[in-house]
Amino acid sequence: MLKSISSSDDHLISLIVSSTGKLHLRQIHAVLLRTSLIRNSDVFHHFLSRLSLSLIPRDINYSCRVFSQRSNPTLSHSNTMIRAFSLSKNPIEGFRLFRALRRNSSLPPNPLSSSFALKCCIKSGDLLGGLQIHGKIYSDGFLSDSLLLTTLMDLYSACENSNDACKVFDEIPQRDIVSWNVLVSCYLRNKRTRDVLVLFDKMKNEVDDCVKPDGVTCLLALQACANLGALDFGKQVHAFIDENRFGNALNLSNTLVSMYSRCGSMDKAYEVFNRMDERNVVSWTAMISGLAINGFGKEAIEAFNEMLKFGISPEEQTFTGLLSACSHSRLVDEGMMFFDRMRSGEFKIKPNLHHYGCIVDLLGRARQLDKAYSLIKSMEMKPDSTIWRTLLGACRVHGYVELGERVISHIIELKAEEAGDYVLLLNTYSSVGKWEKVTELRSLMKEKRIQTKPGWSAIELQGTVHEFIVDDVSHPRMEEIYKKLAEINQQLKIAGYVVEFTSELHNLDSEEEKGHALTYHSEKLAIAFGILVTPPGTTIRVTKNLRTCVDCHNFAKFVSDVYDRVVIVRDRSRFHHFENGSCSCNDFW
DNA sequence: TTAGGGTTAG
Repeated sequence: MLKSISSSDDHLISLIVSSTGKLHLRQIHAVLLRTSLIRNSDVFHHFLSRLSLSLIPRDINYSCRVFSQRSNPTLSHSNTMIRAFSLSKNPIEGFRLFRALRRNSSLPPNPLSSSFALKCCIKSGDLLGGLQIHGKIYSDGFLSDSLLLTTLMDLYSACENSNDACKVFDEIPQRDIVSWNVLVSCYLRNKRTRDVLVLFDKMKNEVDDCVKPDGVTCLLALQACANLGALDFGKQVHAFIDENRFGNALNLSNTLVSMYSRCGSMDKAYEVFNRMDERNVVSWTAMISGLAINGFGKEAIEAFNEMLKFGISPEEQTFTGLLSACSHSRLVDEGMMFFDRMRSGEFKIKPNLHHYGCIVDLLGRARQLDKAYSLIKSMEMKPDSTIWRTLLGACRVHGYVELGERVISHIIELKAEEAGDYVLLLNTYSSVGKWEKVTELRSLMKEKRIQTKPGWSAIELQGTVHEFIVDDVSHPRMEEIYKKLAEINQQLKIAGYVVEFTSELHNLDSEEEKGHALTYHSEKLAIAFGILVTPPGTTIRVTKNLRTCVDCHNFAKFVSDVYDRVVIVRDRSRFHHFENGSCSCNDFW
């Protein structure tokens, strides 16, 4: 085929554009050199462009060699090279090339160069470089270029500066659906989850077709719903997807599976999963991870085995889901077996921090804390604070004081300590009655001015999310809620519920104060509100930012029995399904 | 000489 290359450039270019794989590109390169067609600017441009788009990142060297052999690169050649760097593992080089281009007055960069250079800054997290480009956009008079401004928005979004991203959005002269989607993705990335939902609604009700949500908008909105646990809103997005026939896209179906399972609705997740015409490794991983966080460990393992039967190879993330399923359901032997299989010749996957985290959690729950500690010590990469924190949690549960002290020193060493870590250590001390240590640590916390992160709980009713914090008085129906809570407390006491003072949470100064705060933890307010406003028998779904404390866990158990309700609480790491006075989880031994 | 470029699943 290559021999048939004639002097017809069109034919040649279409051949280049459709070429795939390194071998194929090398063959083409050889022919281009032999025939001197490489000198043709257009041919060269397309060849370089193909190289940078189709080769894996580390082969940037090939593109570099080809580029450096060109004696008089045009602007479009340089732009292609900047793009190649932006896709590579060395994006800083792309920014350098852009600056070199600026210094060379014969080839002033155009908006496209700035756009690719911004991509480089986004990839390397270089806000300073991005700011320089922003300044030049003003001086170069590129402010009317909507596409360039959209990339600029993405820079601020990636650098956690959503306010400036919004300012740029306001300046875009012609906003299309992509600019709107970048705004949505900015909110999502910067944890402005509620803004995503508000914006989605706004876009849905817009008459202008350029603003109507497309598949990407829906994808982002579904992720926001998953983060918030906003099941009703997620269902609305699902309905919108069906109405607009985006439904068959694999990425949307996969996100729906993930959204439903992360909102605690496995029935709906299965429904979507079973209806899919085509499933890839992402679909199976979403299902396995969903089963894992909902505490269905055995089912997750079954799904994994079924996936293998379909001939689909697991990836890193699949094992993260599978191992976390084992740890949440305390399937210690199975978890260790899968960890070994993952590393063996069968799958040849090198464990990452997430995998180690799952195994540390698994061993921690099985009271094998020394083994967990040695595993962390044996890791080839540096342990992060989350790994240590997992072990610290296990120390708290099993009352391992000395190990707990050692672990927190590692966290402090990483300069990553959070208030919650001190609270865990505090609770470790108090669980074994080391009161003098408790006092000592409390004064240290005061000295260091450590403030605990306020806990919040959210409950969604007909698409509106109601949020509560500890001792919240801001809700318009607060009086009724507190009255209801008092009534619930009374009912539960009759059934045998006792407030637990000694364990969990918050660096409060006196037992008295502690008991008070326990009575009004945010999840209790949310549950009371749920009972107040929903008809009997309705499932109550609460999402919480921290881990549920033992007392609230008990409270929910009693509520599910006394009020005959299914209560589903999603805390920081998993779901608790309360029914008939018991919980599906193994978290509180 | 022109076109090229921005968002996106586990």
